[in-house]
Amino acid sequence: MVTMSDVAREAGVSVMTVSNVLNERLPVGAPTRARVLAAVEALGYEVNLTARHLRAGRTDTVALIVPSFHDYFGEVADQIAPLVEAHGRHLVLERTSASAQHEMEAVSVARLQLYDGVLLSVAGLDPEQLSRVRTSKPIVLLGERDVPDHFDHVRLANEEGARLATAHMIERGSRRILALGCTLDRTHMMTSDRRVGWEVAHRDAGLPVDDRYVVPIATYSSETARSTLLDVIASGLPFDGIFAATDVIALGAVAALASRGLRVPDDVQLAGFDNLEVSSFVPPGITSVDPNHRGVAQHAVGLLHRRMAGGDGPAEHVVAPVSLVVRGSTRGGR
Amino acid sequence: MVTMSDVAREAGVSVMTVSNVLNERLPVGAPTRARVLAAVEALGYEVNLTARHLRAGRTDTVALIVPSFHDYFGEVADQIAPLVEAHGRHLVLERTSASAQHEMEAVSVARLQLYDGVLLSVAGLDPEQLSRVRTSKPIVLLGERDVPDHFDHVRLANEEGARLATAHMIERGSRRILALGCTLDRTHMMTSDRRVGWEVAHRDAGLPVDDRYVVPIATYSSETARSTLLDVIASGLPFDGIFAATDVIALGAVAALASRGLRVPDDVQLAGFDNLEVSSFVPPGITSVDPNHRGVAQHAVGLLHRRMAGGDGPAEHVVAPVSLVVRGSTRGGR
DNA sequence: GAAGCCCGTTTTAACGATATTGTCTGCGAA
DNA sequence: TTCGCAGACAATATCGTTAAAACGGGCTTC
Repeated sequence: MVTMSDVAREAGVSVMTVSNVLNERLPVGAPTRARVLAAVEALGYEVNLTARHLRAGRTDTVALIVPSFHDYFGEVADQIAPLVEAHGRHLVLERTSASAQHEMEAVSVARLQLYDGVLLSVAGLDPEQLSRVRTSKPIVLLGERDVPDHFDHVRLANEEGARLATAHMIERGSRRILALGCTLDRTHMMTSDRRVGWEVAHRDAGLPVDDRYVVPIATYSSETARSTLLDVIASGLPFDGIFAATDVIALGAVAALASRGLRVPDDVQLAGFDNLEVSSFVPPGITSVDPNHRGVAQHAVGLLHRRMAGGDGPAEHVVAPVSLVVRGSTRGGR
Repeated sequence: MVTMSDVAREAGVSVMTVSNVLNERLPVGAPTRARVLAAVEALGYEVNLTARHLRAGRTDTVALIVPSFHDYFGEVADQIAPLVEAHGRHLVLERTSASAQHEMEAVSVARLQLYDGVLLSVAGLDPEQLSRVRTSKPIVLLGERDVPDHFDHVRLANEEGARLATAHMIERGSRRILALGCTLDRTHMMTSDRRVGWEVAHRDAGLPVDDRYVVPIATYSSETARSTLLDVIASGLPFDGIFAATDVIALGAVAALASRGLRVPDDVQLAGFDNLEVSSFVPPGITSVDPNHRGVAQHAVGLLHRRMAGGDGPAEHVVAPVSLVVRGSTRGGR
């Protein structure tokens, strides 16, 4: 490996002069500078980022830590990357498999040292565990779980989104709307917040709230959603609308409905959450709550950037606004 | 920051003893060992990975460098992660936006130092550029572009997959099959290899090959595919089957067909490539070539692991076999 | 009883960069 | 002539760790 001192020897100068030429810290005389650059070129020298990091304490790298790489998180990551790069830093992704243990390791003191800042998409850790994190580097949390107050946090307007979607279907005639993939518990998590929105929409419309219509699912996959919905259909519970907690779930619902000959939106209206790219292409187009990836990304990176620049104000808790994208799966959509 | 020498002082031993306790290199006496561990606990010491890396020349980290984080690459990444972790290493993802420049930077000497090995999904670099890469660390290439012989490389059986899909539709009655998203040129890239498979299937069946049925698209998005197919329909070119170069394209095709009232598979059979998860849920289920993510991941990680372990045999060029998953979008599927 | 050896531990020397301080030269002002 | 000062470069210490060699005391071995 070619080191700075190789270059220095080749150019007949000291290592610091090489460093000064390359980093433009202290001024270097033109002839010396030229010799150094020539030597760099001749030897093909490139800086050792690890050594720089050890000495300078800066990596120019930000980590985005997500439960998995696909679907929602992949899309968010693609939004975040250019924003981080706009600040002259690199973005790397790490994966936790949504396990609390992996998330804890990812924000351990040891791993945090590798980055100037971290965006952590919380899936497994509860507030109590999070409060035990020794936060030696700027961390901004993403996601729909509750987090301790002292963390910067960006989350979606889950309740409002679910309310919008449900109210829309009520307005378009649905009276028995399943909350597929939602949960009844009161922990502030994505699935319960969205259920609350579903509930609020019912109350607002003066409709009764029937807990039998809240249908949790075991895992958040399309396949589980499909089979769960088939069970509901088989049970004979009458319904004419489905609010799916995520578009992945909505997709499973689409498959289940189609296989039972139920027409969307004529027999059953359907709305999802996440506005995945596929949702606009699956006939008849799935009405979905747009989570505003760009906005989330901008808020998150903005907060992180402020911290990395040394900002030390109180932690901010951003609730990113969402909007409803109406498509053919609800009546009146195209 | 708590360092090893802080721990050493606390425990009344030298730093090397601390290191030996923590890394279990040289044996340490039980009482000393206990004192060290107590000190580690008391001070909350965690190793500085950067310093370790600088000294030991090992990061225990593998990078997967992809054009973008979503869809195909996100799914592959999720397959690769556990395999890398099984070898006791971490996986991180980086993104290149499919730009040749970013790909080149990602495998620069400087950046390669940060990892023990790299999996590079080639999208922007041509063989000539790749041959200029100074390969200071093990690199395994992924993807459908041609690459220089001296690189380990894992690619899909693109031609065979396209042939399978097309032959299947021919067998089930289609006679005029669009090759949507394929290209006519002869560079060995994904889009041309898949077109060749489409062509071979026609020849095998004794059907004429009509270049008008090869329909390239400007960008590989569902939206572009949708509008391109609408143009084809408007042009009046008669067709009764579509081989879509990717499932993302197939998805756009589904939307276009639906919006024109064309029924799948009755009026038009449709087959895609990639077997994305969504493809099994979009009614009536999209027949697709399964790219065998698991197999690709296993081959790639296997090759990389061998190199990282010091293996120095000749470069291997693996063509991972693919298979056809028949669904409702072709006749006879369910 | 000298030589060798084992064990547990310390000492020394890197790894490759950067921050800080120091040295030398040349030039202008007093 | 002397002093001061700035500019250009060099020397040295340092970041936190690990590899390798040195050490020293007790024990075996002949």
